[in-house]
Amino acid sequence: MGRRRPDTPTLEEVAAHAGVGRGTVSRVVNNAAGVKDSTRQAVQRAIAELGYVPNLAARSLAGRGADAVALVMTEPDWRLFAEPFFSEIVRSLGDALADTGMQLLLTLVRSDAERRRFLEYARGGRVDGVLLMSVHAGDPLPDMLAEARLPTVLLGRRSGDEHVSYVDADNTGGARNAVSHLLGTGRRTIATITGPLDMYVAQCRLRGYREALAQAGLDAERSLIAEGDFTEESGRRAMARLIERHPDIDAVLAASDTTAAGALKALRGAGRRVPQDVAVIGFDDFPLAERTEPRLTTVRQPLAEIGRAMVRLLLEEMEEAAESSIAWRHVVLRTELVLRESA
Amino acid sequence: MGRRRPDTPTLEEVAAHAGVGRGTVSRVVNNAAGVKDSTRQAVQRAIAELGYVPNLAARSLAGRGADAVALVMTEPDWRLFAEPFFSEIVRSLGDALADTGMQLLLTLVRSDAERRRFLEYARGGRVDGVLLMSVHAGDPLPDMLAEARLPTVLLGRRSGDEHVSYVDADNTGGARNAVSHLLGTGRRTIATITGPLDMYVAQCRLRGYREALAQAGLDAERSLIAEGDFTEESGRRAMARLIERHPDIDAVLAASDTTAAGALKALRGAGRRVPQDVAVIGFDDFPLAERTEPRLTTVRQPLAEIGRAMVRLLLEEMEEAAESSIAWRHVVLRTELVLRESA
DNA sequence: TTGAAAGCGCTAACAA
DNA sequence: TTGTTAGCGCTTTCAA
Repeated sequence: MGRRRPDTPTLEEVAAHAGVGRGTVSRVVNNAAGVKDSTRQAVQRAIAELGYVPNLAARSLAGRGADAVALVMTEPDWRLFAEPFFSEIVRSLGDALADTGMQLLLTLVRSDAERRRFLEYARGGRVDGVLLMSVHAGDPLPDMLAEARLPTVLLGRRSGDEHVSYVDADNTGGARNAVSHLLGTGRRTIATITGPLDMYVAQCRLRGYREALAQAGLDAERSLIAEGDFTEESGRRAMARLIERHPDIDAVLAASDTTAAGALKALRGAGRRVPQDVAVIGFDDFPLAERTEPRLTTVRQPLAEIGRAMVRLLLEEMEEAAESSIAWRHVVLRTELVLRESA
Repeated sequence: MGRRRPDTPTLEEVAAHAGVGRGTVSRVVNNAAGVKDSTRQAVQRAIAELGYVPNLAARSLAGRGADAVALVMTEPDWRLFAEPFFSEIVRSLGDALADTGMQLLLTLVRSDAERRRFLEYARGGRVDGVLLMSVHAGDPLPDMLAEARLPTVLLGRRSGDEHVSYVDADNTGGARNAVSHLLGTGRRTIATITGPLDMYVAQCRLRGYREALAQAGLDAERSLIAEGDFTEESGRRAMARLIERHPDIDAVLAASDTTAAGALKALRGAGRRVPQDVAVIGFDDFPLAERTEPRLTTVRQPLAEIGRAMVRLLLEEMEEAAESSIAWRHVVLRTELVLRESA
């Protein structure tokens, strides 16, 4: 037998108080049409007087869905949580969800235990859909969610033939454009600091780098490529290594703004002038990146669009889920090279 | 009439499949005692074969609570979300909640609309308790939650006589110790860059600064105090102002590590040597703060303890809520001055 | 040790 | 336009 929360009036009590039936109160609460104005007002008065709040569990159980979506961060490397990219994406998704009336719930999945817990939570019907970010190549969570027939949209892909719905930026194209630009300004010894190479996004950016060089008839020397992990510290270390191996470096493509900031530090520490001496281009373009001096030339990802696209895809899937047909959708958004005056 | 999610077997179907009653399956699912071993195994087999997952809405409705707690960020200034302090607190709370079996749900409350939405969500019974961080002085949310008799714990206080449960660090003491230390090493012209003064935490740190000076018979000159907002950029600007007004500054207490990092930049930009020339002390002490050079001397907050304490308080309140008596609890944790060799 | 049955509070179909 | 009613899937007595 269920135990009631104390002090919480039910629909039934409101109905009694207003002298109407439960159905009518339900209609008023849900703003359904077909209620006489006077009745509606009487019900609303009763609701106010009793301090009625609908029980969401009962509502879900009766078939109305959870009215919430989860945004899952599966990021074992915890430092990345503090990156501006994360907060900007969260903001963007929050904005995109604002007028759907759904709650956005961020959850962290750092271990298998947490993965199981979240899966139970999601499959238990507490959310209507799941947004996933920072997905690494081998992560099984998207498939588990898909198997449970939960509407799911990834930010980025796990690989070139991702099947689960995703929204991604054109990382390859962005990197290619950036390096082409560098070549166009006469730079020749161009290095790159990659992201973690178990992430497709990092592989794409590296591929773009390679393609631009190939297009110019140049080879991407192994020793000009240093792997980082998107953090500033990794950028600094990678840059230090690169300078040592190639004192003649005159340009660098970094896998993120943060990495680029680290690279700048290492360059300055080594007495190199930036950007006259060495041009540095980062990926992403945040207002927050003001901390880098000089301001970076960057490949900008359309973050607001990414958020909107993810939410759009998710809503479409949710609608389909009601009829239990599913179709994956894939969106790749253009990036844009943003040149700073000093570079 | 409620509409079922497709493909989701119910308790009843599991019971039929295993040839037992619903009650027995429920007992097995919830690991309750009093089930014969052979029966338990038969049920578990049925569960596995059918891929049964309990419907959490039904479970909540039947009185078992939501098994989730919300962590709410009410931070209008979005940039702060990217601060290490946030991510570290989230990590700490995640760890503290790990073995309670509850889901941690982060939610953002940036506007009144979002405040209302969240309140409906929480009062609707989707969470068993609420943790609040970054609460500004006038924020009504804690009172609204308290009124709804939802177990609630704040990180920090809104004012000196906060009544809602909270866990806070000894900010006044920490700042006092820091400034006393500076005085002890012979510094005399000591400035401070505060946090946003509509937050009690910032007021406390300023008070500690004042107290230490007073103790030494010195006056806290108005012109030695510059207000910031915990961001790096504000630290840089504040420091620039301070140097202009007081070229003889030889020490600074900053309201956060991030602010201190900004101050360092301004100082270096002005050609001052740090820390020999000017000693800078920040609040908070993150591994992430490696980006500051030289490493800062800091007042360390016991983040892991804060998370544990918040969860402990919340669990206590949740237990009480079941018997509908309430008592607020207040915990203030010690801070620690961490000296770096170079300072 | 187990099964049966009474709710938990709501939505939506159906009658009136 | 409104009231009545049959579930939604689970937990938890109460009997057996």
